[in-house]
Amino acid sequence: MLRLITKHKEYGEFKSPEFALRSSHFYAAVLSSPSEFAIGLTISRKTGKAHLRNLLKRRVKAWLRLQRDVLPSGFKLNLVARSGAGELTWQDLCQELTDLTGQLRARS
RNA sequence: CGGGAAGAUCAGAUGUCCGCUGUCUCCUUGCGGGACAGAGGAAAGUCCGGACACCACAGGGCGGGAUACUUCCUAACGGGAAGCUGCAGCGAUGCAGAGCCAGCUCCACAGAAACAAACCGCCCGGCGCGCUCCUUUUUUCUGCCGUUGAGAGACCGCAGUUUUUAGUGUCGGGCAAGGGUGAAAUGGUGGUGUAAGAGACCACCGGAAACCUUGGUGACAGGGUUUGCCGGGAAUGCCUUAUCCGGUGCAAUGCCAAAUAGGGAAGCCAGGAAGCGCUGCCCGCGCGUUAUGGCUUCCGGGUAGGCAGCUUGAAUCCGCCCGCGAGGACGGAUCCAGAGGAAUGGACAUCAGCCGCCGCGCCAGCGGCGGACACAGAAUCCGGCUUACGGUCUUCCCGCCGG
RNA sequence: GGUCCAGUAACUCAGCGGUAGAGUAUCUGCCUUUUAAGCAGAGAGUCGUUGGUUCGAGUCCAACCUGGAUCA
Repeated sequence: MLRLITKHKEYGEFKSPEFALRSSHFYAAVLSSPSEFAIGLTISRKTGKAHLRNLLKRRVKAWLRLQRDVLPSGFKLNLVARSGAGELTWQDLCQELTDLTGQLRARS
């Protein structure tokens, strides 16, 4: 099942990840976690101004909602936005996130 | 039509599907259904001012900070309105604003001097050197002509002769007109005057100050009289004068409060030594004080976490009255985000607007295609300022063309 | 969210309103068999940006930009 990480302490676990995934605009630190798919978002000020950061967060959440039935289970990950991620269009964002989950599914 | 100036206003709309936050409500109480509401003009920068909260505080002074034409508005302001003066602009308009007649300080380079000054210069005097020629004037003498007179002589003219002055250097003094320096050098023009000069004096012009007067609440403006009063700049240099200001900020502050580890109290148990009793002594037992340790209970501080503060307010809209205006008074209506790793997104369609490109048309315009549709995301709340930015409308100014 | 600093040469910093400086680094000579050290010299600045005050701003004033620190 899908779960968003909203507690400060839980983000501390990502300081020593099991493995990491990279794409051109994102970085994901991954831990294994049985029978759930937990995701946290980290979007720093370098990504863009406040309205761009909010837009990116909402779009990632919307994408997760659309894909909730086909997400792989057994992972806990922190998705970090890199510079330039705020300027992505909706179509490019979907493509990149789908590629990332493809990498994740190959690991499991 | 083109180029400007000032102000006001909007920040796409509608529908369908999936999804988020809050409040209310319904029942089959479960991560249920329904209704309603859900970012901005700047939410930004955090540059000012308040509300509110806690801390400090007799009163006053010094120190520190802020502000600075006038009158007003306001809870308050460094904000705003209406004016005044100066500057810029052909103009609509815009920008600036206490005081260098309290004192101190600074003004590079250049220049004599940024002060009460003198380099060149103009003038006077002393001393030294020099003194060619011409002209003019005055004086002395001589000659000639003329006039007058009896004469001596006097007068006029011409010629000659002699002396002095006019040059330069230096010293002392006077002057501030001219030259030159600079961003800036002591009001301007003409005259009188003087050795040369100078508002030293005079006329006119330009300012300034004092007094009187008219208008204005006032800044100030107009008029008149008098005074030669007329020497820069910098207070966004120190400063002076006037007014205002205690500090910290919702991560303020208050309440509830887990686990773990500390603190305090009580009880029980263990436990070493002093004392008392049984008993005069020893052992033993009991009572009992007190280090220490353990357990239980209670209290207090307090962390994670939760709740309050948290959105009804100098509020918004409408009407009417007062005021040139900023704004104020009254009446009515409305409740309009309250999140807390932080809520507004995604997909599709239609219409409107804007922008870009292409095609047609003499122009106005018409058609098609495309567009993360400008800047940008509330975090205690208000009043401003500043900065970013897409349109629309109104009023005004200038230029050109046509009637 | 609040508060407070800083910005000058490639780097670290000075700078009394009057011609922008020091050390390190770089480059070029000299020295040395060569390098290092040493000696001599050179180049390199929109003083974060834009306005204002001033005759004249790195400096004074205002607005903005970019970094950083701090408060649980």
